[in-house]
Amino acid sequence: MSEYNHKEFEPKWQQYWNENNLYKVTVDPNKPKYYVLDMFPYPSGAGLHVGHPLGYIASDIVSRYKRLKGFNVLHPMGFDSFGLPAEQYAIETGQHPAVTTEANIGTFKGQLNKIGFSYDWDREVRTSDPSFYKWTQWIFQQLFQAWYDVDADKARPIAELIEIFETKGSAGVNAVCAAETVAFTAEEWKGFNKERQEEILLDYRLTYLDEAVVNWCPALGTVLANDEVKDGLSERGGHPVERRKMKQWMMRITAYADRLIRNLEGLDWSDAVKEMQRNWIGKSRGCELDFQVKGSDIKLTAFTTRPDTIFGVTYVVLAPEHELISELVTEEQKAAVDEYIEVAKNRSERERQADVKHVSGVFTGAYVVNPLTGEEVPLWVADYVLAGYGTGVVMAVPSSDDRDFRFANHFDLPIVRVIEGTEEMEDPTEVKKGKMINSGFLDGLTSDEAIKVAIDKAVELGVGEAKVNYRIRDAVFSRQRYWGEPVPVYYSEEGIPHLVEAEQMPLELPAVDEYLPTADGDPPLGRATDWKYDGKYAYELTTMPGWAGSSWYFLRYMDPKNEEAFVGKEAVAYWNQVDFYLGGTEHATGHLLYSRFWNMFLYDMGFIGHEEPFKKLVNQGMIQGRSSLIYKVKDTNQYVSHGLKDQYEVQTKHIDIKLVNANDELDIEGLKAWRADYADAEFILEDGAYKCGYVVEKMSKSKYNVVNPDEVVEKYGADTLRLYEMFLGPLEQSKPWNIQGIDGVAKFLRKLWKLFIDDNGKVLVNDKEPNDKELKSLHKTIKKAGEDVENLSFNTSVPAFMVCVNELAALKCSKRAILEDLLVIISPYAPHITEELWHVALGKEDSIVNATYPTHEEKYLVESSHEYPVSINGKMRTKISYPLDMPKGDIEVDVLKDEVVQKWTEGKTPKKIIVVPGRIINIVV
RNA sequence: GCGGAUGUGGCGAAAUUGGUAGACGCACUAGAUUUAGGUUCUAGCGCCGUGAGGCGUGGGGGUUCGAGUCCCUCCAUCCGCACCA
Repeated sequence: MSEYNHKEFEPKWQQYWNENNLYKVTVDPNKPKYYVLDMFPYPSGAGLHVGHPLGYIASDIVSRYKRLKGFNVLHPMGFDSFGLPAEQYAIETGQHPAVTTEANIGTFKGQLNKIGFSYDWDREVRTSDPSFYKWTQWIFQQLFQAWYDVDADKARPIAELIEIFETKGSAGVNAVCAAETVAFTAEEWKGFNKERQEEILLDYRLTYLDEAVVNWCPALGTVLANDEVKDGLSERGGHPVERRKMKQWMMRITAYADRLIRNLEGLDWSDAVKEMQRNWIGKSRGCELDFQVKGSDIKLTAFTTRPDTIFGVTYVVLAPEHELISELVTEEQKAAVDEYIEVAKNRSERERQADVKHVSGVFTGAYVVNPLTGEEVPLWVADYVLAGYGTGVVMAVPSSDDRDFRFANHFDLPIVRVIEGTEEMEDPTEVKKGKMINSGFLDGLTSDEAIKVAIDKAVELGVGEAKVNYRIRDAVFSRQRYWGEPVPVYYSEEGIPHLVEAEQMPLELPAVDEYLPTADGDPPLGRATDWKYDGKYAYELTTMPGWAGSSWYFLRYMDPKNEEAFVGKEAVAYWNQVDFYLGGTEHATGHLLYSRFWNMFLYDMGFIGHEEPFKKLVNQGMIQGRSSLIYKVKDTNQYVSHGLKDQYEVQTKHIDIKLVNANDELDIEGLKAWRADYADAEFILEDGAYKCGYVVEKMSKSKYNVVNPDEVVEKYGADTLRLYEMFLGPLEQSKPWNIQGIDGVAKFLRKLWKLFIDDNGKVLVNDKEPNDKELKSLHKTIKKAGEDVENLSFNTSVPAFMVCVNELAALKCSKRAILEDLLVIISPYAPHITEELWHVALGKEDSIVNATYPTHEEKYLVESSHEYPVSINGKMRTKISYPLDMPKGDIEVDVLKDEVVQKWTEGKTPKKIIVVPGRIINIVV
């Protein structure tokens, strides 16, 4: 062959790498390890689009580079293969989701392999495979068998809790547990029957059953986690979500809330993601205060971050869901309150969120006593107070809180100003902190001092205590779905949950006739007849959420075939943390939080040796699609060209981007053939053609803007695709897919090829000694390429390669000593062409994958003389060349003799001459 | 409202510690070669100006001999969270 032709060798080398197991890795204590991980994909039916490989290419470059640098690199791939779309498809067609999933994975792997990734496919994991989910179920059981010891700040086995109960009773522990736990002595504990003991333990376990208010999505027939709900709609499908109380398995992530925040500090993640996690966990410090209801023995506990403003409290508000309302409300107000609660209940979450500005509420008729001032204030109910945050009770301070201020104005409640300087202000909430006034024993203190004093006072009076509050709530772990991991639990006759015994694991998904709920509303697993533990006990019928498997898959890659443990001790000790994790930012508060939680738990229990799973995290940007649009004239069958559309009333329609050429001109015949609705369409042209409009948006099937990487590989080759996706711009930035620049990259590969082999197929490589120019060109590129991988600036390495190849071509350099190193540094980006040239032109036997990355040598980069730019009063005017060792003083004298310098200084003696060695001379006149 | 990020030619974008802004690629223009066409090669390509020169990194101000880079301030766009007490 004479010309660069990717089709002739790309499949050949892919097969060669595969057959020779070149990417297989094993634990090797003699080598430093490096773990490069991509967020594994959900294998959707649509296959890959060009956006998927962006991150995969970047991580592949990193792993190939690290390998060449002598690291033992773990770079696996797998599939997050439980999920809703396969199940929806199963409901429609009756086909088992496993079949669909298997087919989709086949498509994905086929596409991935065409791009030349260096995955060790022997380590592939699939979350829906029983050999994998056996261990997901095992981790669930470990969580069930554990509780959180606040004093030790870690999880401990439940057996140790029982031991404490038996010796010291409930007073012996400081644990994270359900709010409504009861106190008991050791004797009392021993006196409880088995059911009672189990009931109590359930309040302490890290996974537990609870009657919880959940996000119920009727259209999907399942509950959703908070991060799966956006604006009151389900993230997948966009169906309405409502609040409902249901018995659910829960994960006590709140036990880890503080550690999840604290540990962020030490992680090499972007500030944006860290901040998102902090906000999601939502830690706030403050205190709880008890407000005694007048004429009743009920106490209402309010949470506040601003106890300093206690003298500004002019009313107290309850959330409409608060369970004590009916006991508090007076006869006269009962009707009004009931009506208000009824309306609030019927408003969907979505309506409530959409309508934040609207003020509403109702007086209960009751009064409560301010615990620090003794003052009586009215008690209201309003839906701006959330039942799920804090205690569902708010002490309102209209003079320092915006919502309280609005509310007080609306209902004509008093406003007491407690911060100096706000007395005359129309809106006193504009000043949040300052010196306290009108505040009794707090007068004269600053807000921060007053917070401490007020809390101390509350503690002293026994009416409150300091308290840290979190926004995050325990995660709902049950899904009323088929295609997920069965929860490995059965129920005894008394209804007590028990773990399925180890010998019975994995608890595999049973066959069902249909993937829909049963007639009595049980989840699909309820359709499995004869599916009973030990032939008689009912299994748990819900399955685990999508995030279960993905919360630990990165550990399984280390030891994917282990049948004795979820991961072997030796493997996890060696591979340890993921060194480099790459994926989309959409998982910032879901997957990345749950994974950290499980990893931390497994660390607490001594199963693994590292607390945090992902040392460095990078979020690649999205590759957006460029959709093509046509314009239908309203109520006609005519379509008007983009430039003329403003003269008509038009509807915009998406059409397949394949029907449009590079100049946005429409293939009219193609469109007519594409869809029946367009068969008789008429077109209003401009300049003899129909011009389409375009819009940049997310790539999706429904917008007909998906670009399949297979097409690009077919036309340009995998190497060109890889280089081009990197060349497109910074990794972390989103950018539209645009094929226009790809020719430049393809041209670069042809030029590279021509350094080795001429048009007649003759190998040009020779053994001549390289000269300084050639060595300089090579070594600056080695330096740049190495730094770029470390900084993940792949987009600037590609130009550096181009420049180097251009320079070598200009020098007609085909010297082995230069080209060998050049191939190695390009090989992580373009593995196929470099492998081909490595063998064919350089005559190597072994794969380039096993080569050693060259180190650059400074001696080739330093100059013997330096060209100093000369600036006069800060403006560049000329350049002067000097030997490197010329003394500074001599340069200063010499530079003044220069003709150009004399012109600009007009012969005057300069005030100052600044010489920055190796850089610049600046003359100040 | 709170938090995070970004703003540089016609376009994608480069620019160690402040030191010749626009590397590299696309598009465009002119020329050469070859051709049926693509390809390849050479030169030009921020704006104004014939020129010398002047002006230019979202706007305004500051520090400095010198600012895309540092400081203050305003504006625009994108993303995340949002009645969180």
